[in-house]
Amino acid sequence: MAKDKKLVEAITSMDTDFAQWYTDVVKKAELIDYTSVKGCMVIKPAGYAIWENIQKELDRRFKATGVENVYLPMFIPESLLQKEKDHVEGFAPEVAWVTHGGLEPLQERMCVRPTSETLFCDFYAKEVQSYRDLPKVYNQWCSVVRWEKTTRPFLRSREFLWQEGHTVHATAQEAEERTIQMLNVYADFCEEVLAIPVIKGQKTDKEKFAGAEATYTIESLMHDGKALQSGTSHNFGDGFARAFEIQYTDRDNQLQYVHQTSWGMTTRMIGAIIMVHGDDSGLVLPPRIAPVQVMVIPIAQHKEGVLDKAFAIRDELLEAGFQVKVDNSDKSPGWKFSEQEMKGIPVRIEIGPKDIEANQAVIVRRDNREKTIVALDELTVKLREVLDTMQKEMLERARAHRDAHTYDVTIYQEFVKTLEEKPGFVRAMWCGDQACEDKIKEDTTATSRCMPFEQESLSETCICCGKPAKTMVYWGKAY
RNA sequence: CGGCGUGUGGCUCAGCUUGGUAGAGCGCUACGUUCGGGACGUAGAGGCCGCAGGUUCAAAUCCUGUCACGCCGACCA
Repeated sequence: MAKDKKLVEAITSMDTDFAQWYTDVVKKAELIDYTSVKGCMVIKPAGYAIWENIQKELDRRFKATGVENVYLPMFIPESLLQKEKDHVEGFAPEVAWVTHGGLEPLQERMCVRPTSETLFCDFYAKEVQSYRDLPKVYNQWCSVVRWEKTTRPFLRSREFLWQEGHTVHATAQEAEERTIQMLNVYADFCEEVLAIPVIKGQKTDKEKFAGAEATYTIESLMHDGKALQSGTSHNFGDGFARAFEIQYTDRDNQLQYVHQTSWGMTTRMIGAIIMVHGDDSGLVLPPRIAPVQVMVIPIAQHKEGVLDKAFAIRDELLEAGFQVKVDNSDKSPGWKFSEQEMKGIPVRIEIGPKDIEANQAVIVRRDNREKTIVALDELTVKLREVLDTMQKEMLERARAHRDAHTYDVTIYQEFVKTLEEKPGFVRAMWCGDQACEDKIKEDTTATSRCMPFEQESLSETCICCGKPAKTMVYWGKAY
C-alpha cells in the first residue's frame, strides 16, 4: 500500500497534469537529460537506442524503394537560402546564423541548416544534365537547427535529429508518385512498428511547407487529444528547379526543368510513442521498436541457481532473436519491476526459486500487466506470442482511443464547443477559403490538420461561412 | 518575444520573511543482514548556496545587475 503510493508520487498522473506527466516520463525512463543549452537535450542511451531502431526500420524501407543515402554540409550561405522566396520567408525567422570563422568575420554569413532543400538544389543543379541522370532519390540522416521560442524534449527542440529525403524527377507525375509513395512508407512504419494509427491526407495551402506545391501529411492523435504531425512529404513541382535552374536535356534535346520532392521524419516520433502509449507508471514501448524487449528479473538472486537460471533464459532468448537483458543489480525485486515499467520494457520475465522448482517462469506484459505462467521449455514460443499480441493490441487500443475522440460536426457553434470541450479530432466540411481557416484558428486555436484522402461528405456547406463545401477536413489542436 | 516560476552536496528540496557554526531525505562508498511490487542496520565521503557588484563587524539570507533553465501563451517538425 505504502509502496503503491510511492510509485504514483514518482510520476505525475496524466489526468492531473499531462505536460508534467510527459516530462516526468521522459526523465524517469532516462530518455534525455536537459543541458546548459536551452532547447537542446542530451539524448541518453535509452532514448538514442529508440532512435537507432527508428532509423534501422525506416532506412530499410527507404532502400527497398531505391533510396540512396548522402551527406550534405550543415552550413548554408545566405545567398543560397535566399533563392526561393517562399522558402526563405518560411524559415528566416527561425534560423541560427554563423557570422565568424575563428576571429575573422565571414564575408557572407551562413545559417545552420533548418532543412536542406537549398543545398540539395545547389547540388542537383550540377549533378543533373541529361534525362539519363534522372531520377535521383537521395536521403540524409542528420540534425537540423530551428531557433524555437518554446521547446520541449523531442516535440520541439532547437536541434533535432531527422532524415530528409530529396528527389529529382523528369516528370510531374513521377514526382507526385514518389511523394505519395514516401507518405505511405511513413504511414506503414507508424502503424506496423510504432503501433500509432495515422490519418493520411493533404495539408491546406495555409499549412503547407514553405515553397511546396503540395504537402502531404500523416496526423496522429496523442492521449490527451492533441494532434501531432508525424511525417510529411512534399511535392515541389518545378518551383525550386526554376529558382535554382535545375535543368536537364530530354530525349528530344529540349531543356526541361526537373520536378522535386522532399520528405522527413524526426525524433519527434519518440514523443509520439510516449504520448500515445504511455501510462501513469511510465513509458510503454511497442515490442517492435523497443531496444530491450525483455527484462529477466531474478527473485532472491542470492539463492543457489537463480542467477544461473536467469542467464540461461537470457541466452536462450537471445539465441531465438529477442532483445533481452537480466537485471542482476543489487536492488529489491519490487524496485526492478518499477524500473522495467518506467522504462517501458514490453515484457519482464520473473524467475525465482519457486519457479525453478516448478520448471516455469512468469511472463508479465507491460501494457496491461497480464501475468502468464509458462513452462520453461515453452518460453520462446509463448514469449513470441505475447510480444506479437501486445504489438497488435497496442495499435488497436490507440486506434480505438483516436476513434473515440474523433467527432463529426456540421454546425459552427457545435464545432467551436466541441473543440473547446472535447480534446480530439473534429471532422467538418470546408469551402477551401483561407479566411475560414483563419477565423477558426482565431475562435478556437485549432488548425486544419489535413484534408484526408478518404473523403466523406458530412454536409453541403462550409462549417464556417456556409458557402458550398469542397472538402472534409480534420481539425484539431496540435503540438 | 510576452507572462509566471526556479537556481543551495549527484537528485528532490528546507533554510531567506526577522543577516550570526550550511541542513534533511534520497542517491553514492564499505561491511553485514535481506529479496515474489521501490528492504534494513552500522560506518563514511561529498557544498567558493548560479554569477558579479553593493550594504554590513558579519550575507545562502537584504539591495542592484546579470546569466541560465523550466512552465504557459503567440510562431513552428
